This record gives sequence, structure tokens and C-alpha cells, in this order.
Amino acid sequence: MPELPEVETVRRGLDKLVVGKTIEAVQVRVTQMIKTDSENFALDLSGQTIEAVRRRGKYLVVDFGSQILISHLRMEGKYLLFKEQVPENKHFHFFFALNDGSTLVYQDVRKFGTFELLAKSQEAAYFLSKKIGPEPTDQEFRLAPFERAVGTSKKLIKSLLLDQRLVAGLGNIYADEVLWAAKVHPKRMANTLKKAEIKRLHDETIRILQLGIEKGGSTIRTYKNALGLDGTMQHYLQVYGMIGQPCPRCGEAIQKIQVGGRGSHFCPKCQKI
DNA sequence: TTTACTGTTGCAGT
DNA sequence: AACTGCAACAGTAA
Repeated sequence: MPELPEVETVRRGLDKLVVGKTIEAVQVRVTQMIKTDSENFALDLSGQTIEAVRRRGKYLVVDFGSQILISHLRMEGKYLLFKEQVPENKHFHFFFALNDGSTLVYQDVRKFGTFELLAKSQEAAYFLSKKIGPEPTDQEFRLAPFERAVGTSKKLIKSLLLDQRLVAGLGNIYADEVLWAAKVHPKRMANTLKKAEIKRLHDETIRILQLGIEKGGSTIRTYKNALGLDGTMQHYLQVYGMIGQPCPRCGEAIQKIQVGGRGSHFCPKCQKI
């Protein structure tokens, strides 16, 4: 499911629907997604009240009294809230029974998602160890460090944008959109970019991720979204999934190539190598 | 039927 | 240290 705008949309959904509620029981069907002690996971969460739901990069952070639950949706993780009866589904892996009779369900076809239950005091060290970069806002995401990182890297620029250490939140879709908006070919070697190009990448990263949040994320290849509702950002995508379609800027046909193993959409005329 | 691909990240290898 | 390819898993499309 998620790049930053989608995760933020899920966060807002959870904030509205489950904050203030107490978890009465937890049922775990797939323990492999729990990266901390899975033996006591359900018991530790039972009886805890959800105080807040926050986000750092693409990670969700659920606040309990002295503990936090860090949830990463990876490719296909989703949260759904059922008022009463929960239908049977082979991809429902976690069930959080809440004190108002509703059940929060975690669904994940590919089981890539992760759960980590930590003491609140461990949070800072956790994100430091992951080396998560700044949030994509004017205040946090400064141009100078980004310029330095891009200017000294020999990686392909698309791969570099996907590195969460530079800036948190870009994934495969939004990286393509940012590169198109900044008129930079995804295979350019980072250290060959001109200052103006780096600035455009910086500015477009902030603009497009914020736009994604405003639009509630994009709903692609995913029928319904439950929590996080249906976003409309897919209607604003310019190149992702647009193979053969005319470039909105110049009319040239959008192409798709592999860059660092990821499918990458671009305009061969606007984005020269 | 096989193969390649999929909104991610971490690990083993160089 | 920095970079690459692959693995975790299940489904869909060609």
C-alpha cells in the first residue's frame, strides 16, 4: 500500500477511529510479522488504551502508556475496522478487539509488514538505528545537506531518492513523479546533477508528498482501502502507470525501464540522460 | 504453465 | 563504507 502520503492517511483514519479506545484482546494468526518477542505480544497489548497514533516516515507509531507499537505496512499492509462481526478472510492476520465491541483488523496479502512492541524510551534509538532521514517538510528537509548527499553519491538518482536516509517517505510511485516534475532522468548518476536540478528535486519532493497527503494518498491496484479511505492522488499522477500515454508536458510517450530493480516511468524527451 | 512484475526493507555478498 | 542483488510472500497479468 504505502508511501508516506498513504501511511499518513491511515494514521489519520486510526486517529479518528481508535484513539481513546482500549484493547481488550489480541488474536495473532501469523507470528512471523512480529519482530519483537512474539510470545507475549498479545498479552502485553491487552488492557492497553490507545493514546495516540503518530507517524515517522513510513512507520506508524501507536502510543500506549509506557509502550509503543511500531507498525510498518511494507507493500500491502492495511487496517480495517469492523463494528461488530468480522468476516472470514485468509489475509487477516491480526485482530485487536476494542472495548466498544469493534475489531481493528490488520490485513496483509504478502505478510511483509512488521510489528514491534517497544518501551517508549526506546523510540529515539529505534529510529536512529534505522537512519530515517528528515520528514519532507520545509522545516525539516533542508536543501544544503541534500545537495551534499546527492553531489557526492555515485548511485543512480532514482535509487538515491528511495534511500530513506536522505529524506523519509518517497517510494517507487512518488519518486517517479518527483523525477518527472524536476525533469531529471531516473538513471542520472547523482553526482552529475546540477545545483538547479537538485533544488528542483528537493522542492518537488516536498510539494508532491504534501499534495499526496492532501489528496488522501493514491488508491492503485487496490480495490478498497477501509482505513485511510480511498485516496484521489492517483488522478494527479503524471507518469506512474502511464506507459505509452502522452507526457502531460510535451506529448511524448511515457516509457518504463528498470532502475535498480524497480520499474521506473519517465518521459524520454523531458528527462534526458 | 511459466515468468515477470508488484506502493518495502534488510541482509549477505562484493 | 558503499553499493548490488536477492529474499521475505502471495497474487495477477502476459
